[in-house]
Amino acid sequence: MNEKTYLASYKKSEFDTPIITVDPVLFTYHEDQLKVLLVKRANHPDIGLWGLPGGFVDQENDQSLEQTALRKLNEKTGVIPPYLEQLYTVGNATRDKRSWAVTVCYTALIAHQLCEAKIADVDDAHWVVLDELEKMTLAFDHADIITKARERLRQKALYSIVPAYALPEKFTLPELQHVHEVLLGKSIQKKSFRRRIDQAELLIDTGEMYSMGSGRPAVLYRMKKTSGDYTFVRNLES
Amino acid sequence: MNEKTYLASYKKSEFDTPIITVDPVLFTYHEDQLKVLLVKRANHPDIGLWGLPGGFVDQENDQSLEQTALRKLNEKTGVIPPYLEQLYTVGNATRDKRSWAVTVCYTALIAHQLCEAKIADVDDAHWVVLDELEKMTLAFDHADIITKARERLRQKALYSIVPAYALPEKFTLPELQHVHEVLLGKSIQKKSFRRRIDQAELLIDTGEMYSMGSGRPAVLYRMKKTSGDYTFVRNLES
DNA sequence: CAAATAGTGTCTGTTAGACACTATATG
DNA sequence: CATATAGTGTCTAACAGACACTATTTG
Repeated sequence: MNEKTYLASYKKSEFDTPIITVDPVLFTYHEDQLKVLLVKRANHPDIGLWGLPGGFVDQENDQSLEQTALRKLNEKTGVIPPYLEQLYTVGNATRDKRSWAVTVCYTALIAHQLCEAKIADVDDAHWVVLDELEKMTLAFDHADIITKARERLRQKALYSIVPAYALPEKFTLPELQHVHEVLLGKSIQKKSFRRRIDQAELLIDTGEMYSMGSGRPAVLYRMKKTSGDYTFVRNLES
Repeated sequence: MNEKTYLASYKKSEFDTPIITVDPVLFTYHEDQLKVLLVKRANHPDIGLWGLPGGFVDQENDQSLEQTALRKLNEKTGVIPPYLEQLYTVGNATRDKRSWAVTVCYTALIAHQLCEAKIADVDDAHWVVLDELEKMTLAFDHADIITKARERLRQKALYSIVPAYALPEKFTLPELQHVHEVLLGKSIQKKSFRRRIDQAELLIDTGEMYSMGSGRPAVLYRMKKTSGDYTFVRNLES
């Protein structure tokens, strides 16, 4: 049999394959805290529990797994996040009551203001402060996935400025430092933090200033296009 | 409807889901070169082409994706590699002619001697030197996957001693340094390389020596249990 | 002025790079 | 002895930590 004949006669439904989903973990930074987007499950299984805003691949419309992740996030937030990276994939016989199940997980970051309106509007999606997750029971193994996403983001805070994507387009260095500090769970030397960002020329001075209300106003910066990919050769103390 | 009723009535076959495979990239180090394990495809599509030793999840017998990866590697090499780590997952509408397809990829490392016998025995599996891949046409997108695996391993050579898993249980520091040099495509300062491994106390002196035939013999070391997880805070020059 | 927040100067400590040196094997 | 390979001593350079200092805002 040649390949053409094989493909014409191939019936996918004859093969039993695990169910596959995509689960993005969307973080943001708001009110001095890291928050994660959760949605209330409207269907079985684990109906009524809160979980990640994931779902099945739409083979008609999604060209890739990334597009599935972006589509699901867009459905809930109305926007496309500026940062999306694959986290890891978990698949085993027990994580879903229905079947052997695989989920491809992503980490995404977005400014809180960009999706504030839409999320405040609906009551089946909301932001949860990371530290409050311990008290909640989440659907499936979503608590584990969020833990892994947070841990990966914490690592990135040591050698990159990826956490900046959880801030608005224009942000100050004290704000960015605070996001990193929340992720690391410890304070960072201001001088060390600024020096490495300066030297690598990762940010653009917008010329604008932002004041917290009292005290000296801070300069507003914007990221360069490639700054999210930059990695420092030396980590901050962990 | 309650969850019990839902699960009883759930028919997976009613939902169209992408096909899912697991593709491990097994590297080894032999004759001063990095090699990757390829197998000749016995089935459509891409029959006759060389590709990764992957396959479908066996829902009856595989408890997790890792087990699928290890099972496939064991079928080809007769052994279980000491290092296995998830690489990334690629899924899109075009990579497989049959259907929307997802593959979960792994990077694995093993000492060449451990699977030498079995692989030399069969003619549908063999080790290919990494630099020779450019000239070959591989099945599916396996060339891309190998490139990503190599790139990830190159990064790890900068901040860990994970490449040591491509060597036998007992190895010398000059050998390990050479594996790193091949991965990085450049030479490393001997002093820098040894100093950081010494200070982190990652290796155990076996008391044995190994001679290249001429010149001073080198001390044979073995890894500590946790040394694969250790990461240096500062990278080697890249 | 004080208080608060932003931002800098500068010293120290750690660690990688460079490279010359010593050590130990073979023939 | 020469040659080859293993392993060390030590100086320099880069960069993070520490922390005191200055700068700029509000009230």
